[in-house]
Amino acid sequence: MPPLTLTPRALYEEVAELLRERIFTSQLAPGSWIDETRLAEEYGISRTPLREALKVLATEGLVTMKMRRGAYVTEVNAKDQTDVYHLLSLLESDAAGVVASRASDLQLRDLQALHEDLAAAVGDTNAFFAVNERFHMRLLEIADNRWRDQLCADLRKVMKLNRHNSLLKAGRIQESLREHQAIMDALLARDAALATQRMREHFSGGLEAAS
Amino acid sequence: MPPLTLTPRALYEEVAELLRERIFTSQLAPGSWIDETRLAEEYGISRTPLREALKVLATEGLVTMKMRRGAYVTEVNAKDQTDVYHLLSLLESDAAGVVASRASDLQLRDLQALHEDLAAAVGDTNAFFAVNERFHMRLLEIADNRWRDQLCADLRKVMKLNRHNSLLKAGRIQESLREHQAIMDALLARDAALATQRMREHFSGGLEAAS
DNA sequence: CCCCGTAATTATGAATTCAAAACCTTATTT
DNA sequence: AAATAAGGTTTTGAATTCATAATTACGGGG
Repeated sequence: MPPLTLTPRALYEEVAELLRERIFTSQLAPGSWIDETRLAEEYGISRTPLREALKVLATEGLVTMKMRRGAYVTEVNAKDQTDVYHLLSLLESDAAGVVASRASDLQLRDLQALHEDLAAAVGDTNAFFAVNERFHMRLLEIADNRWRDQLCADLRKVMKLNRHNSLLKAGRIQESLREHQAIMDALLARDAALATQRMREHFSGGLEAAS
Repeated sequence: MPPLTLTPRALYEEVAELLRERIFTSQLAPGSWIDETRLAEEYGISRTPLREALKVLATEGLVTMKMRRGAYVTEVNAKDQTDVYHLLSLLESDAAGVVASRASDLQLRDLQALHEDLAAAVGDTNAFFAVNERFHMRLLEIADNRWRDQLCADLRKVMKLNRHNSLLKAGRIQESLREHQAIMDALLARDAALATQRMREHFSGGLEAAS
């Protein structure tokens, strides 16, 4: 069984993902110029798919194209940060309401299981972060609006541009878990307005912690 | 004064705009395959910038890339339509609330002027549509969240994929105007909750008319 | 007559090449 | 010495070329 390339995704998407990773880890720092030639060489590809990937990232907002002078990692200032956060809060809170109204019992049990994983992960910060993200993703999935999923995914990517303004501060783990519990309670009670409200509070807690 | 190209935008953006126009006017119909070679030839450009434009459109959701078989105009079904509409409603209603809370008096007067233009355009359906769009855009501008602006712009593009599910039905002009009046009243009263509420009603009216 | 396998054609994806704009270095002039 | 103009270099943007996957057309066999 030799190479087995199989091309799971298009090359330009693969490259876009690699670039996102570099941006999120600040290997490509906000405001810095992106050297197409160097990166293409480093990845062992031509500039063509790399440039396609950059255009995708530009549409997502991670990268800013300047006419005739190439691509730069987007700089998000404090206002951008809160603006994006506000939108995430709005979209995900609404999603929580939808889930409370329309999720099947099975789906709610699924979320509950994830929530229990979350509770079990207190103590391991990294694991908590990961499960937390999975919980939010799953909630969005259940809300069943692929357009919102995409929007939230993109917004979360932008939030990651500022490494130090993570959506979830290390010091807030206990509090965050309590908020999640409150959200789960509202979901299980199938109280849409309350679920929306509590998700909004969850986000607003995160914002205060970030400032 | 000969050519004066001056390159106002990048070529790939120019092409993306042309393609959007074709998609919105159904010259490129939903579900249909996009012939790169033919279009590039028609526009007198190479496939390279055209393919970049297609990738941008794919990120916006207007076209769908299928591995090794090219680009297709996205088909939006009825659920997509209502899903996207729901998000627009959510985002713009929130924007209305923000405007009610935070707009300057000057900005509100600006909106008021646009609203009066709208009232004057009753009778000329096309003009009404155009001014209506300007009103919504201006409101978003004033809400001052460039990320939301971008999101709403993209969502409106997707709405336009279905020519017959326009955001504003011809038969609803009178009703739409009344709803706008109600929104303006709430804005001028600086009642954020009411403005949000009325914008939501405005959208929900549009949805009923579309179904 | 239909089905399948193989060759020819076509279209995609990516590399390479090319033109021109922006940048940098250097030298000349004031 | 500072400013600026000229020339060379780098880098972007776009066209062209090339390899390969997919589709179609064709022909043989069941």
